[in-house]
Parts: sequence; structure tokens; C-alpha cells
Amino acid sequence: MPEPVSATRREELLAIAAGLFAEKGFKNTTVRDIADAAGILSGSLYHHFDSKESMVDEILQTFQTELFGQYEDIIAGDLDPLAKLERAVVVSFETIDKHRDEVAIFQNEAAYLLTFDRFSYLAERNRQSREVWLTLLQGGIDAGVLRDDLDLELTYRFIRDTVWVAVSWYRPGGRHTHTEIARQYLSILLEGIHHHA
Amino acid sequence: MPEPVSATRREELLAIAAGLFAEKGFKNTTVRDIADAAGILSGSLYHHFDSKESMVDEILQTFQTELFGQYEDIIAGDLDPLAKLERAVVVSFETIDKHRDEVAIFQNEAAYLLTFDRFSYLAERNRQSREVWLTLLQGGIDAGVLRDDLDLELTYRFIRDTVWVAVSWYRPGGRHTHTEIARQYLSILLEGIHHHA
DNA sequence: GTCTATATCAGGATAGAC
DNA sequence: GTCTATCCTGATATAGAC
Repeated sequence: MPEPVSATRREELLAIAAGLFAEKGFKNTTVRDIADAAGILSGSLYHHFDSKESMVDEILQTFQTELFGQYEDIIAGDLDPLAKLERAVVVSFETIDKHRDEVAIFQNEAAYLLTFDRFSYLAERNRQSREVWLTLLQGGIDAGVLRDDLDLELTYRFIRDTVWVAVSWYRPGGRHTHTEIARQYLSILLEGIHHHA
Repeated sequence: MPEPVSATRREELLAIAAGLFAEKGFKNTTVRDIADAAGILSGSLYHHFDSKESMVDEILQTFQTELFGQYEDIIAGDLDPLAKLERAVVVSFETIDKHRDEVAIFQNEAAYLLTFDRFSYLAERNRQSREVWLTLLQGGIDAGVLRDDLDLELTYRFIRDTVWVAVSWYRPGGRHTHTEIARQYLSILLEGIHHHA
């Protein structure tokens, strides 16, 4: 059964809301802000959505389904361990490029949203993300291509943090493409910034 | 002239507020939350402070004066370029350990606070922080101890992000001391995670 | 230095008309 | 699908008593 025409409007409104949530924060964005940006009145929003929470909920769920599907594909794929890790980093920077607002919301608002029961799935996603990176790292260590003298947990946090925090400054159309950023980040992560003569 | 006794109470209240701002966010912490945590009523807070904004203002100013003083000392000091960079990283992790709340507030709330005129000095601090890291990196490159094939701006962001974002997960008394975390992070940053046989 | 009491306002949400 | 009108709650801040 085809999506009704109103789904388009729904997605428009969600995109507007996502932009505001990402820029100003969830709590700090009012339903009136969203309605203003959409050119309607705040009451009209409730024809489309139950609540402000429902909006951010739908935004995050859609985004995460896509992202984690990509990670699973990489792990299940047949690249060698190092290439898998590199691919996961590249996909993450692609995601920042393609879903900037959603990534920013997840980064900045997850802690707050987790205080509500309906967002407890975010904790599960965090757990899943940790699994992905630990699996990739352990694969590289087992294959002998990654250092085995580092604390795995710290290394995982280092990678996760450096990848996602880039959403705070990356803007499409800036000095570097997301591909170039991924390339340089991987170069630092893999080889370090120390110069060996 | 000695600080009046009431300064102690003032600092107590600021420490309580800082903890809440760091944990729940500035906007999401109410003056009643702060008063509750202090065991007084919300109206009583206004005997000590003009407004909620004044509280976060004082918290950030005190903290930043100390932190940037340390960076200036490092740059003005006589360590070699690599040691200066390492020292700046170590000092940053020490700061996360010692002033967790303040770092978290600066990390999470600066963007929002910058929308108010009274917090425009935060933009200046960001500029200053960029200067510090760029100076340290350029010093290392000029001395031939750091790679010169990386984009300086990206490298700066990589380091800055990696260092400060650790405040989101670091807790004193956890599995690793801040010194150990700094050591491992520096090892990744300088040498990379690639294993060279 | 804290409390009582309260002014004032903004924000989320609803009901029913158009 | 949007608007009008409005309810209700919770938040910052104030004034003056204790």
C-alpha cells in the first residue's frame, strides 16, 4: 500500500524540526519555533504528530536503522580486517555529510532523551555501536595488522569520539570533502602524527 | 583584604550548580533543582546571585582563567616542541579530571550560551584555544618531529576533539587514571594504531 | 541567609471551527 | 490541513517578613 501524499508533508516537517533540534537542542526548540519555520501555527503541528517527543523519536529511529544496517553489512562482508575498519570510518563520515542533523541530535541529546522510557532504545544503540567497533578492532588485532599493546576500550572510545564529534564543525561545501576528512583522519589514526625520519 | 565567610557558601552553591549544569544541561536545570540540591528554596538563591546566567558565567570564567594560564605557561616554557605538545595533552586530561563539570559545561553549552551577548567571550576563548594548538603543532612541524603532510586545521580539530570529548565518559575512579588515558591517547595520536611488523 | 508568597511569562498541548 | 482560542503547567525572578 502506497504512502499517502501527506507523508511528504510529514517528512518536510520532520526535516525542519531536525534542523532546529540539531542547531538549538531539543529542549531549547519550541513547537512554536518549528511551526514558525514551517509557516504554520503551533496547534497545526498536532495534526501530524502526537508531541514534540514523537518528532525527535521518528527522526532518530529512521536514521539509526539506516546507519546500523550499513555497519552490519561491513562486518558481514568479505573485506580484510583493515579495510573493514577503514570502510566503517568512511561510512561514518559519509553519514555526517548526509545526515548531519540526525547525527548532531543523537550526539547532543541522547543523554537527555535517555531519561525518558520511550527512548531507552538509544542505550541499546550505544551498546550496539560499541560492539561494532570492538569487533572491527579485535579483527584487526587478531590478523596482526593492528597494535595489540593498547587498551581496547580506550581505543574504541578514541575512534568513536573522533568520528562523531566532527559533526560539531563539519559543514558540506567547506574546505574539505567528507571523503578527504575521512582520509586524513584515518591517516592520523593508523599512522600517527609523529614524523619518522 | 580576606574573602568574606559567605564566599565559601557562594562557592558551594556554584559547585552544586555546576554539577547539575554538567549533568542535565544549563537550560534543562531549573533554579529549583539547584536550590533543592543545596537544601534551600529557589528564592533564596537570588540572595547570592543575580540570575541563573550569572551562575554559569562565574563558573566558566574562573575555570577558563586557570586553564588558559596553564597553556600559556607551556608555550612560554623551554620544553622541546614535542614535549610541549605532550604536556598540553596531559594538562587537558588533568583538567578533565579536576574540573569535569566545568569542561562538560563548556563543551555542551557554549553553542547555546554564545547566543547571549554576555557570553561572547566564549568565542574569544575558542579562538585562543585554536591558537594554542596550532602554535604547538607548527612548532613540532618546524622542528621536524611532526608530519608535514597533514592538513594543519584538520589535525588541530582532531586533537582538540579527542581531548575534550573524553569528558563525556571519563569518571575519576574508573578503570584508568587520567594519566594513563593521556598516555594511551598520546601513543595513538603520535604513533597510530597500525601495527608495523 | 533563608523563607513565604506571588507576579509574570513561556511552552506543550487540546478542542472545535473553517 | 490549518487556524482560533485557550488551558495548564512549570520556570525565572521579585518583595518583604523572619
